[in-house]
Amino acid sequence: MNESATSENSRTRAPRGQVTDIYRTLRDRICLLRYPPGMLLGEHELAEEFAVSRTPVRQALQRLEYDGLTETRNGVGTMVTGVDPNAFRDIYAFRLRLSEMMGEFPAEDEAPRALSTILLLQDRLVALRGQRDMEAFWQLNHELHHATNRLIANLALRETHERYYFQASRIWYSVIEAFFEEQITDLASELNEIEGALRAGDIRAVGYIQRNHIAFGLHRVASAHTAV
Amino acid sequence: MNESATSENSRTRAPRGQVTDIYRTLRDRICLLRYPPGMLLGEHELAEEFAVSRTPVRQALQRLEYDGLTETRNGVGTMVTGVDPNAFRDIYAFRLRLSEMMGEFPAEDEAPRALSTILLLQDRLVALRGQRDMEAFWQLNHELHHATNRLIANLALRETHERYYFQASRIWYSVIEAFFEEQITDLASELNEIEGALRAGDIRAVGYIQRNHIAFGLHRVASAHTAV
DNA sequence: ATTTGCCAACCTGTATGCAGCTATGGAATG
DNA sequence: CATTCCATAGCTGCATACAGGTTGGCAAAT
Repeated sequence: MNESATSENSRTRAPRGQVTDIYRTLRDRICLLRYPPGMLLGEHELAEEFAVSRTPVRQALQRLEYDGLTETRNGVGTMVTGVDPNAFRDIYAFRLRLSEMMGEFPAEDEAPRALSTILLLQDRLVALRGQRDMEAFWQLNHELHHATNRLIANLALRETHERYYFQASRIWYSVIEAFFEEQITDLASELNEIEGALRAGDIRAVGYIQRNHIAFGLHRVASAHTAV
Repeated sequence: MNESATSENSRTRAPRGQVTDIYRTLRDRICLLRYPPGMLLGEHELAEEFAVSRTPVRQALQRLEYDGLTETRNGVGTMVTGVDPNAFRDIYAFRLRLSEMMGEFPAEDEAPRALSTILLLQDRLVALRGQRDMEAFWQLNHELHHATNRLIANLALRETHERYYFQASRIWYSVIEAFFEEQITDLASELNEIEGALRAGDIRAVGYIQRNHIAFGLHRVASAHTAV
């Protein structure tokens, strides 16, 4: 399982290679909670792992800090940021709006491609049932995000959509374990609904479907927090 | 005129000092078109100017590239990105939506502060009439942006609002010269309208006012492009 | 005169040494 | 035994040397 070989870039401008690979790898680890909030990352340690010097690692860490995923303090190290409940609420509220906005900038010609991806994901989700494989589930979500992201014709919205997907995902995954079956079922519904919308060529509907399922997830997280 | 001494940071997390100063300075120069699109920036040259080594300069340039304001190519240098008409249209369309969204997350307690800022800006705008001082005009817009930005209670929206303000501004300023008086008049109206909205405590109105004036600017730019 | 190939100057990407800062543990003192 | 101080190890921030890549110009051959 080569984790750095994630799918191709959805953004217009492709950043540099090596640093970007490290960046994506670390970002994914953070979002997967393999690097939990509060964990301290050492530049030397990472440099050793990736078989490079500290310089490219530092660049990747600086991007992560710019994304708000980490925080670097002089003399201490780079630590994964915690999940501030306020920021969490803000991000979710914002993502709801972004999804609603999606239909206003539909990339019609991407619909067939997205549809074929959805069909693939449906199969993979079926194969995933009962396995409780968090990372595979996450990877599936990740690809769903990419597929829907490509349906947005507006570059600015697309970038923002992506940016806050990653900010939200790691919060979201902290409560997956408690609701794994529900999440699977929910994702299956989402895929089915999106499939229908794509067959009808209704990209605006895709946005609303996504919005609703984000809201479902939000509700789930909220109830989990009040329960704890 | 110390240009690096721009107002305090509106974001929640304050990045490091030295690099951020360089970053802001360069960003402002790009947005002011003092560094026009296509201009090639050398790391060594900038390092000499800021009296630091290449390392912090590189960090700042990488942030700029991440913002989409520059593009660095190996063996060549860092060049200011051009204003792709498509990206321009996307950014503007997106900003309209963001401004409309502003009223949904009002920071009520910031209203008095914003009002006093607006009153200050009104005075300064009056003093600016007939001077045709682009940079002063830009600085004024910049502070207006900060004031309205603080009225947004949602951190994610606030960050995005800021991000695309800078992306849009440099495009916008390329056509100011042809419409300077109109822009002054327009800005005066905007300030007056915002003043009224703030006195009424209607932050949602502030968002719509901003949206409308963005649309005016967009129309102006569009007509300028068709004219040329 | 035109074209082609090469070389040298310059730029970014990377590695590494050094300085400054922080936290932790132990020793000394009350 | 508790507390305070300090030394030390380890980390990041910065500077710099070196490697790899690109471009433009000059020279040579056609």
